[in-house]
Amino acid sequence: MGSKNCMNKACRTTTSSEWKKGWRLKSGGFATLCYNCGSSYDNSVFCETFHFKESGWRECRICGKLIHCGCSASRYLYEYMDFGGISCLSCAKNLEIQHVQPVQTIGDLPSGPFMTNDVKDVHPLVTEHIRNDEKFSTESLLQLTKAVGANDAISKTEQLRREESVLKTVDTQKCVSNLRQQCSSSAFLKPDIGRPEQEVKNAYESLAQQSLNFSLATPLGSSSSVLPFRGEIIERVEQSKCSFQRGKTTMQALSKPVKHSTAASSEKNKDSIAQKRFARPPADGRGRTQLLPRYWPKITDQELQQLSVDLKSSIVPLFEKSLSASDAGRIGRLVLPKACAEAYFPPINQSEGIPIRIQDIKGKEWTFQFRFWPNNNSRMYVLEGVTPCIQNMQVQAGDIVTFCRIDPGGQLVIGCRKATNNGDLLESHVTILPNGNSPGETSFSGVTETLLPTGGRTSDDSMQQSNPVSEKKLRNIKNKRLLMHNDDAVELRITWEEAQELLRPSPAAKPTIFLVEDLELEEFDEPPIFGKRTFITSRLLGEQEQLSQCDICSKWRRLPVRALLSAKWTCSDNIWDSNRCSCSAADDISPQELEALFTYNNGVNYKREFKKRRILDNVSKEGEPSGLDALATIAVLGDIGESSTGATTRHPRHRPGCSCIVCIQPPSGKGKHEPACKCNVCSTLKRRFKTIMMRKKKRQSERETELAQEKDKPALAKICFEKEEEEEDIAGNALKNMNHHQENEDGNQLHLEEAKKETLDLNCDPYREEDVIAEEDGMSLTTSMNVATLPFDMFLGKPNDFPSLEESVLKKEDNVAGEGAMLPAVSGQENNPEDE
DNA sequence: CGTAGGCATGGAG
DNA sequence: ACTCCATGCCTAC
Repeated sequence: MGSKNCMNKACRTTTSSEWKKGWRLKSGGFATLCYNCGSSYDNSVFCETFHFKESGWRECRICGKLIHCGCSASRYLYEYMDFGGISCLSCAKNLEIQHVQPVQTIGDLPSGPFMTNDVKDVHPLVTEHIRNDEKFSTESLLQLTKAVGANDAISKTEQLRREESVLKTVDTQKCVSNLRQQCSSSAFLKPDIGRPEQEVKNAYESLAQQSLNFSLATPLGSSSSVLPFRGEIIERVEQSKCSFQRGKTTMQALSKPVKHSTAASSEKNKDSIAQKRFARPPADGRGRTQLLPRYWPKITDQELQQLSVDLKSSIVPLFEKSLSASDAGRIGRLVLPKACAEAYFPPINQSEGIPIRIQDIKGKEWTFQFRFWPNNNSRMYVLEGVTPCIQNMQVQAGDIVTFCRIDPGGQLVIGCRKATNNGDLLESHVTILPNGNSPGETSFSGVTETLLPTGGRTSDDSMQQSNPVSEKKLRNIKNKRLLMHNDDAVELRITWEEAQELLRPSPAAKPTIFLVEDLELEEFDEPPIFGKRTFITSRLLGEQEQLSQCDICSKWRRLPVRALLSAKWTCSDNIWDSNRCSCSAADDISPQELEALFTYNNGVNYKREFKKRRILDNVSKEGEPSGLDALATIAVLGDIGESSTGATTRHPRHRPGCSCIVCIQPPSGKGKHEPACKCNVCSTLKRRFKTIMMRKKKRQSERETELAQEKDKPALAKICFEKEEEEEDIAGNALKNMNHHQENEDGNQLHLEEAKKETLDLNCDPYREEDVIAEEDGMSLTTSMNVATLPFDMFLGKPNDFPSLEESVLKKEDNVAGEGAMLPAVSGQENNPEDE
């Protein structure tokens, strides 16, 4: 229904959007205009419901309101009347239209000469005139109308001649141009036989004066002029070429007078109309025949004027495009509508395309690669390398970029405007509110000027609900980041493992334990509840304890491992430690320890974890249910499972809990560590360097002694010397790395990997046995019930007497070193006989 | 392994 | 049934 091929073989448009509502022919039929090529057809060849909502109903051209006279024989037989309503041609009942919202509908048809049923192709003259934008002379129109066999050709011509005559009387070249332009846009004036010439003259004088006024006041204003013709109205919403090509005003729209509209309101509307965002049919003939209306630039006259001033040139809007997620994404490829690319960009034959220079509205020139990809026997045109420009303009998915051209010269210009809740999401209908304020005024600029409501760019739910086009657009913008910014559209994505972390058995539930492939599983009769997310640390002797964070003060408390915490847990719930049951009590765990905890447990992702936890904390502080909210928050922040339960991908040996030099790196961030930095990595490297140097000095002195004593063993000494040199290099490299281990995860890894290659396997824990033991002891994070287990005995003794994490680290390093590592630790080594 | 380039696919009109 | 185009996927680097 409704979707037909244009009968013009050169056009053959199939998209229904090109076919606009019909209008009544004098013969009683209805016509349709192809907005692609301008061909007009008798509508009877199409399904009537395409033109009217349903049988017998008529859609007001001004406000879109559906009206029905109630006459059973009134199918399609309405006529627009001077009084502003319509008249049923069957029952003669007049229906006054109370315009709800005057809508200037892009698709409404101009009246004019029509094809008849048996005219299958548009007359070449029509196409010729339209495409070449020739100005119609009376003669050519006469020729045209005769050629196409339209009714009343002669009278039309006479009418036009008369009107041209009037225009000459008014003596405004502009109006002549406008009228001709109007004609060239396939908007043929309807005959108005019997209309007093003076009336016509007055009308056009009025119109011309209006145009002049607009030229002075708002030179780019497009007027919604009123010509009180009897019979069908002339309605034209296409904006003429000269309007945006030369910045002159035109008779943009000739709309049916609304009876209740007053001169005052008309005046009031003048300025606002200049700012209305109308879809402009492409200025260029090539584009006119090809572009879908959704690509028609909707730059306002005001914006256009500003642009022309800014660039000191005449600007021709070409087309616009709403940025998709991929357009605005990192790839930097902006897909150009095929028709636009072929209409306004240089023709390219090679897929690689050509570099193309496009100015932004500030005059800054950008170079993109204009190219295409073969696609289904067609082409897909893209602009590559748009990211800097997109970023510079501060636009993102959903916003609109507009391509214009500077005439003369043909320099392309790219502009942008922010998407609004409505205007830009409406395809072709621009609502003009009675007060003259177009909703969702936007700006056309290189850098956005539109102030968007905080927290959501497209958060007008009612708008979205009521506007299927908006919904569609939003659906198309599958930019998760964009959605993330929208408070109403947070996509909840959480893995089962992540959810598991927050699930707790019901306190009263008693598990049934059974074995599946030697795995002990607990089965509960009752469904789980959301519980507090905690961390369980293990000690050397297998003792475990639980770390929980207060929802109020965010301090960490050490709790018995078996403690079952509700989703919202605070210090006051700490029934296990009377000294730490208040928020005023100091944190049980230092930030460094916490950092190390995440570092060890999560590989390197502690910062992310911190962020998550901060947000969780903040949310909790706001009194929201921490369990469910945690789910949502985690979903927003990303997966926890990866950071807490998954094996690291740094190295095959880097299992969760791996404490090698790589895995203990702080993850993201920039910059080097200060020389005085006391972080784990720095202290470890310093310690190792110190140890190596001490050993070297020691051995060197020993060697000197030996050399002095055994001068007859030069070969052996040489070997020893080389070995020491090698060790010195190792130490040197280690020191060099020490102050250069950037916190950037990748860079750091790379750096250390390089160091590893050059010197030693920093990832290698020489004591595989320990690895094995650690694994057996549950060093890796257990995936059930959110148990994050520290890989070693970091907490010994009573809570208040815990050694620092650093000490624990050193202890482990010392132990490792003491048992034969290449780089023994210095700290505490005095007590380590192995190091001596 | 991450990223970019090129093409394929499938939804929408 | 066909085209367009947003985006996914594969491959090379």
